[in-house]
This record gives sequence, C-alpha cells and structure tokens, in this order.
Amino acid sequence: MNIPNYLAEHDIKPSYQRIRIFEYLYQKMNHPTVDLIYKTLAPEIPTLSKTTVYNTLKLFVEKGITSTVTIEQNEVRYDALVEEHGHFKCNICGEIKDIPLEIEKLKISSIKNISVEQTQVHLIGKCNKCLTQ
Amino acid sequence: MNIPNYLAEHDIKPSYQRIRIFEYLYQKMNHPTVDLIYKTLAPEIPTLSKTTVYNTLKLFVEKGITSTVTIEQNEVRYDALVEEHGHFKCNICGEIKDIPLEIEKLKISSIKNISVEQTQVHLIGKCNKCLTQ
DNA sequence: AGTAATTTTGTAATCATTACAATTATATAT
DNA sequence: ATATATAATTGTAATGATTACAAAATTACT
Repeated sequence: MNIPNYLAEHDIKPSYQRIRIFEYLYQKMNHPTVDLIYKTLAPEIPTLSKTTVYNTLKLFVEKGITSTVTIEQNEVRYDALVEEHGHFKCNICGEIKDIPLEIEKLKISSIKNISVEQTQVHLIGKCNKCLTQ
Repeated sequence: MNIPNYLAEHDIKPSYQRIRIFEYLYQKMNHPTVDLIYKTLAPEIPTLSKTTVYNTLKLFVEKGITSTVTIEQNEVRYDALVEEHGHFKCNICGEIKDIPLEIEKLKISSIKNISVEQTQVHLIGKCNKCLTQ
C-alpha cells in the first residue's frame, strides 16, 4: 500500500502528518484512541499537535478511509478498516479485534420500512489469551 | 408494575428521586440522556440535582435494572429494558427504537475460544416516518 | 520571489461526567 | 420520642475528551 497515493486517491493531500497518522492506523490496526496516536507519534514528530490528530482523523472519516468505533463511552477509537465488520473487546486486556460480520444474518425482520445505513456490532467479553491464564 | 417494590426487589431503597427517575425511564422508553431526564424532571422536583440523576442511573445499572446505550460518542443513553436487544437510531429525527435480536444468529464462528458476555447491536439509518415525508 | 490557499499548531472554550464535602433525610437503638 | 448512625441528595469544583479559533508555518500558484 502506497499511503501518499491512497490518500490522494481519496481527495486528501498527503501532508507529512497525515501520512504518518494513516500509516500508524494501517500498520498497527490496534483501534487506537486519539491520545494513543498522539503519545506514540509525538516523540517522533516533535511539533505534532493533538489538534492535528483530531483534525486529521475527522478528515479521514469524512473522506471514508477511516471508521470510528465507540464501544465504551468516553473513548472513541479509529480503524483503517472501513468495510463493514464488527468488533470484539476483551474487558481484561482491553484489546479490540476486528471480526467478520455476516450482515445478512442481522437483517431485522421485525422493523419494516426502515433504511439501514450503518451497522455496529460490538461483542464484549474475554479473549482466548486472558481466558487461559 | 409497582416501581417501589421493583426497586426494593433489586436491593435499591425506593427514595422519591429514584422512583421518579425509574418511572420516567420505564414509562417513556425513549432512551433518554442524563440531560433530558434532568430537564424533564427538574421542574416537577425543584430540588433535583443532576448529580443525583448520574448517581441514580449508575446505581440502576449496577443493580441490573437499567442498561446503557452508546451509539454516538458524547451521549450515553439509558434504557429500562435490560433483556438483550438491539437498537435502531434514525439519523433524521434522532429517535431510538428497541429491536429484538436473534443473538444466536450472531455467534461469530471465526473467533474461537472467546467468552462473549455482552452484545451491542446498533443500526443507524432512516425510520419509516422520516422516509415517507 | 510574491501572493493566495491550505495545513498545522497552541490556547482557550465547551460539554459530559466524576469527585467530594456539606446538608438533608431515613433508620436504628436507647 | 430522642439521640445517634447510616444513607441519600445536593451544589460546587475538578477532570478529561473534544471543539473553536486565530496565529504561524507550509505549500501551491502566478
């Protein structure tokens, strides 16, 4: 994946900060909060401002190359995977994993005549690692 | 439903404020925010404090008679329906409806050996009313 | 190079929520 | 019934995430 090209294809000028922030999202795939992105990149980009992280993620979401995950209140997380999928959060280690969703299984037959534009599925529990130790 | 008894059965002393707050949740079933509960009840209970609304809802959740719904960041909503179910939010009128969930259909086969304790399903789109006008 | 447009930055403002201590109300024991 | 202990409610201040905004820096265009 050529990140500058990918940004440009989505109508986003590939500034240095934008490239680094998207690179972080895409390589780690760890559903970070704004604060984690900022704390990780700030030592490498000394001038980085948290406002830039907010601005950039907002732009990424508008342009459709990033999605948000809000499982717990008070912490919005970001995901470079934008195809529809679900999330599993381990409430011991805190890790969030992407899970495939068979959306058609979710089709709710009991509400008629609604148009569903977005589907959020969040499972919360204990992951294999935390269960076995 | 006798609310004082219901609270007492769940180990909650039925104070006046608690009764009124649960009554609001249970009768309206409108998935209110703390602010909406406060603004609605404050004129009728002049001494009511927003902290009491927060404290009370926190207690209700701990005791298992209320659940939280976090669809959008920055607004936690509360629901007197605690059996597992999903939510549909209309992004035009903002209304949130409970929807039945066939949870077993959601069983994710691709992640093995996890223990799922909670399932959140949120659909977002346009409701019938907003679609037809 | 010179000007305009865009991006980044830092600070201040906002808003939901929590912490905390004082007051009020309720329950218990005498 | 009164005193005392316990619990609930309240108001204010603190916290923390996010947004608003204007200045500075960078980039694009002529």
